[in-house]
Amino acid sequence: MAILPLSDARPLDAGERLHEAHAPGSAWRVVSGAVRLDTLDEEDGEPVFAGLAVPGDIVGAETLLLGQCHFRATALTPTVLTPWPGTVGSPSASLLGALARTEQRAAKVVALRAGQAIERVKRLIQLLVPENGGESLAHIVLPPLRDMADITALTIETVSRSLSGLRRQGVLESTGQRRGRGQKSCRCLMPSATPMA
Amino acid sequence: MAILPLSDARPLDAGERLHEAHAPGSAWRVVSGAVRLDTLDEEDGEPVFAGLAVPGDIVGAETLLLGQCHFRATALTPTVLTPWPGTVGSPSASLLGALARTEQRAAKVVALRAGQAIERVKRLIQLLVPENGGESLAHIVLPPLRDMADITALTIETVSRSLSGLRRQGVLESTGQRRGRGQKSCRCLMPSATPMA
DNA sequence: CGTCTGCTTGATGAGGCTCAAGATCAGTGG
DNA sequence: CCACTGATCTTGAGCCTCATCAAGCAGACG
Repeated sequence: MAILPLSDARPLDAGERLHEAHAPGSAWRVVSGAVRLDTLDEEDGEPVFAGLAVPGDIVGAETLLLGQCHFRATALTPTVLTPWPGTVGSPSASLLGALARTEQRAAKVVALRAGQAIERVKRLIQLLVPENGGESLAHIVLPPLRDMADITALTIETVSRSLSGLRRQGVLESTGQRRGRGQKSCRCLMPSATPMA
Repeated sequence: MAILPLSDARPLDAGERLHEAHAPGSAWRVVSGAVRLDTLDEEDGEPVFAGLAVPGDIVGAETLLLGQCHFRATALTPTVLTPWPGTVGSPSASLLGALARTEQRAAKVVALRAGQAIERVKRLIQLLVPENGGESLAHIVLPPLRDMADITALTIETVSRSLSGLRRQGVLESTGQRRGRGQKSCRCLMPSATPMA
């Protein structure tokens, strides 16, 4: 897992748009943070949650084929990207790896939409916790409730109640709990869902 | 869209297993029918619905990289497969196409798990309707309720009630309705969700 | 014919959606 | 500095959809 020099790194603020749907763009690999993908509803043009990219995942691979993005990509938390594909390794292996990764990520996202509300939210957070060598005391920045609701197919209210429940269970600790604008950071006492084996 | 000679075609009965998870296998392209993918739960080993492949989609691409399948693959309806990658076209373009397709399919599957029950079931059926040149009077074979329930994250009972509802609405007509074993075929008066643009 | 599997339908209750009100915080303009 | 606005989050009350449990039916199969 060679980390490329970060000279080309592109940082993104939480909520910042990487590219619009059906617009030109290029392909990136997520270095840190998380990105949500949306399709635009054919009828009303409303964005519909379509996928998630966490560190190691590729965003906008289809631009290499068509020169156009299928999805709208938005940073969920402060995020860092790097151009893709990198210059190392054979193109085929890199592509196959991206394909396999995409399938696995999609499976996790699908799983985020089944089961009880509190479990879904818990799994989502685990997906967002960076792996830090088995250490379970991770400090993470949570996405806005609106995004967590879209991802889990719950309502904002239910997500909020679930987070309260997780805090009550002790698997989540708020640090600098902020309503209003600003990031909601917290201390997470759950293991990472190990985004990539 | 060149149709390869079907000499290598592999037919699968409904319910037949293409390969197990974490077992050796090879990559296929779906020619007709539909395939469900499952991961095995880490704790109890129960299969968990993870993805769907419809005509044009690739199943088992990760075997080319790792020689091992991530997912269990089971035919939902009578299905025909052909080895992948074919001999035509450049490997990279073929791979990129598969990657883009996989992302789009995953987005549709994610969407199958949000909204009202009857709408979810309707969308699933539209995904399974082969495109036949805009003709809306398609004749299809429905998967078992158990599978439709797993895919939509509903229960068998709710799926059954939703199908009744769709029949009552007139968008679905049972032809040769069979309980017991055997396929449940029906006439579908809905447009295809055009699995591939 | 009995059994098994898969589908249908009904009754009931719980979990989550909806609507509503209030709290907290960033930014803005006076 | 402070009211004001707008955005995000929290919490409560009530209702509705869907999960659950249960019973029964239809066809396949031995």
